[in-house]
Amino acid sequence: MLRRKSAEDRKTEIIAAVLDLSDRIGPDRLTTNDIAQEVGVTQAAIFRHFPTKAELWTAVGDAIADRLEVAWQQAMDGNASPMTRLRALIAAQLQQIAETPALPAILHSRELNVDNAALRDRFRGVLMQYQAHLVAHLQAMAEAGMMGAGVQPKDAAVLLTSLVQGIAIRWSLGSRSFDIVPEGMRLLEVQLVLFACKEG
Amino acid sequence: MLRRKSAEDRKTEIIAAVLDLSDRIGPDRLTTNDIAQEVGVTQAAIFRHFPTKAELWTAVGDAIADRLEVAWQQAMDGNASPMTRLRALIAAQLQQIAETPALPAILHSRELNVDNAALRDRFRGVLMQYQAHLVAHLQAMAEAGMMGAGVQPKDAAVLLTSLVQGIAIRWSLGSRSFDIVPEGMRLLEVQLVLFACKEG
DNA sequence: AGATTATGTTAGTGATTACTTACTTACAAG
DNA sequence: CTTGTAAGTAAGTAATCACTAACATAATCT
Repeated sequence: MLRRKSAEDRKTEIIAAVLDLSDRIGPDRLTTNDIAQEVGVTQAAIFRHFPTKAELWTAVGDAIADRLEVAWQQAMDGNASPMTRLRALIAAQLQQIAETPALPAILHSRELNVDNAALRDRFRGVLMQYQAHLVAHLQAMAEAGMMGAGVQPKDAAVLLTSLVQGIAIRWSLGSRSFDIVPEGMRLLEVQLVLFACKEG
Repeated sequence: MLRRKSAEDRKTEIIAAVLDLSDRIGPDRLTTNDIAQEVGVTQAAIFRHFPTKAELWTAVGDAIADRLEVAWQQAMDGNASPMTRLRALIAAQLQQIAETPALPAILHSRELNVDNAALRDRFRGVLMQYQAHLVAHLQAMAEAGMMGAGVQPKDAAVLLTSLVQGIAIRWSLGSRSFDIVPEGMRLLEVQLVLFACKEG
């Protein structure tokens, strides 16, 4: 006999399966049957917990967004200076991508970009929030005289988020043949040295 | 009566339709029926020109790769100094994304990256070629004393490709509410000024 | 002008999709 | 122990998918 789980546990299980399968099968090709097989229930059981596939995706998006926000908060809480906080924010983001490799693929999925406006807005808001965190810390660094005159905090933040996204894509396309966190942190140090430059 | 076209013209038309629809519908959910309607023929006519959908995608991938290579070559032919060539290479890439907005999505689609191994390798080679162009020009700039000591040409090239990809994602998620080419070139100048910094 | 060929259509195929309906049973509360 | 409910299943649904076979005609060649 199949052991039954609470709706909350099963929902968490389904969302985890979607994240896992999005990486292996692709977010846009993922079917409810694939999900059911991965979880170990019948396909109809999926719809007991999520009325439509779109709402399942929204729940997945929420889960990702929540996870990211928690990671950022922890990164900022555990560090004192603006610069170490900035480093921790980048490290946290890289770590999240390493733990959820489907993230870049979901970011480019049709589900997010075409079908599900709510999901897209949620992701855009979350990414803008991250950018705002970066800008705030870069601003603090500038006020402490740790930044050169060659770059505005806002532009620096864009360069840093691009750095993370670019590395994530390279990592993904290259079959994850390198360790994303240390490689990302190495390039971050390169960029931070450039930011500190005071030459006109 | 429907006017018939040569197989070559029709193939070009079909490939153009795939590129257009990949942006609106998404590469992984695009159906042969969608393509046929866009072109203005019946669905069966698609299979007169391409035996399978996979081979259609191979043709689309070839067309994209050719287009990119031509754009890069033109960018490098029409400019004298390493720095203006570098600028032209970045501008060309941004221009290609602006003209074919589905490019990032196709580049990360399951169709090209999972189903079609040969094509995936071709794309990876093409992107590595781009990176090699960037490294070569940055190397030339370094030898001309135009680069600071704080960054290696290889790392600088990664930062620049990340810049392009990061802007592309921001442009895509933000519903293309800004002009990608000038915004990208503006940030490129910021990064180039940082590269030139000679302070340790 | 007549024959050939290549580009097209009509009308299907079985497989798969998201989702539904009607029924069943594990489990916790009283 | 009984019972109501929530978590499950079996067996469908219509729609859509890539693809095919048989037939039609526009374009081209001789």
